[in-house]
Amino acid sequence: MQEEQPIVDIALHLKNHGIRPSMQRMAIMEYLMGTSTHPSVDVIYSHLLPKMPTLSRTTIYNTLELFREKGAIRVLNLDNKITRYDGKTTEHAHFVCRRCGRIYDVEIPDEIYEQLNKLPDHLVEQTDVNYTGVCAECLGPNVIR
Amino acid sequence: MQEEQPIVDIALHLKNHGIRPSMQRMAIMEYLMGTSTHPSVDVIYSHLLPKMPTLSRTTIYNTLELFREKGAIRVLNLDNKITRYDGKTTEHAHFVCRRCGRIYDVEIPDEIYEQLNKLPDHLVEQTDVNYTGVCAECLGPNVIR
DNA sequence: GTGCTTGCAAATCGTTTGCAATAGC
DNA sequence: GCTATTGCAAACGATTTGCAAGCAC
Repeated sequence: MQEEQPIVDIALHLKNHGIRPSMQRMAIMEYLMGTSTHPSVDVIYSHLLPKMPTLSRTTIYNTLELFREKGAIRVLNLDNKITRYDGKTTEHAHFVCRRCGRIYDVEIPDEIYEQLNKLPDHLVEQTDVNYTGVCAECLGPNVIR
Repeated sequence: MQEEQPIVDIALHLKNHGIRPSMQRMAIMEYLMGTSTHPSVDVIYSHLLPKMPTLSRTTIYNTLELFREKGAIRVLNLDNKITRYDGKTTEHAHFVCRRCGRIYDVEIPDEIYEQLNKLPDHLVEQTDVNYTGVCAECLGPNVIR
């Protein structure tokens, strides 16, 4: 279920983004890369606290901001309440299920992104595609769609 | 510059969405429909206060939530700090200029939305496309792009 | 009068900030 | 030792909530 990433790879991954590794930074990045739940600061905190009892939320905020600056993570603006974080930096969209609240990755063909990014006169640096609706699981197996 | 909408049209517009008109509701909707700046609650408040000195932020929050429920406005999740509101409910994208901070409407061809909305097994209810970058005005007239 | 609407004041809560303690070279 | 990192505690600020006053049919 939870992919075990060798610690050394995480350290290398951070270095490749110009980030000096530390226990906290590696733990946070390891969690982000091993999950696809797009966790919030609080979820990250609760998940890591048992193994790092002295961890503070401030460190998580600091670290995530550093990761964002360095382009090592993506920050999700899906509602205006809770910021969520994504360890997957390759281009993909997000689907928010209003029934179960889960956030799913959605792969979109490259050519659609190419079309989207053809904005005359603008310098496009990031393109976010966010869906809202009801996911396959919540629609159930017997629903005719 | 600022389009003057006849009050009667605003009242009708609200009724068409199942919203009972009131002075406050009409003023808020009139402002939202007459601007393309995607204002926040505070901007709406500051704009309307001179004409409605007893207006409260709470009423604006209540009203915008009502509008959202009834599908009369769109709520923008562009950063996780400030919620912005859009009186234009037809399908269009948003461009956030990180230089000037302005948010521009971007028209996207229907066929791209059609392609985007073809998500197998999912019930797609809303599709948000948000760009971040630098806008034409901030790039300047002499920039070779 | 009854139910909807408004708005004041206080509470809430995710996030930020100031600053002191700690760790790593 | 010096700089970067961590983390506690307090501050901040957008939004929500409780509730009483006002309005409309």
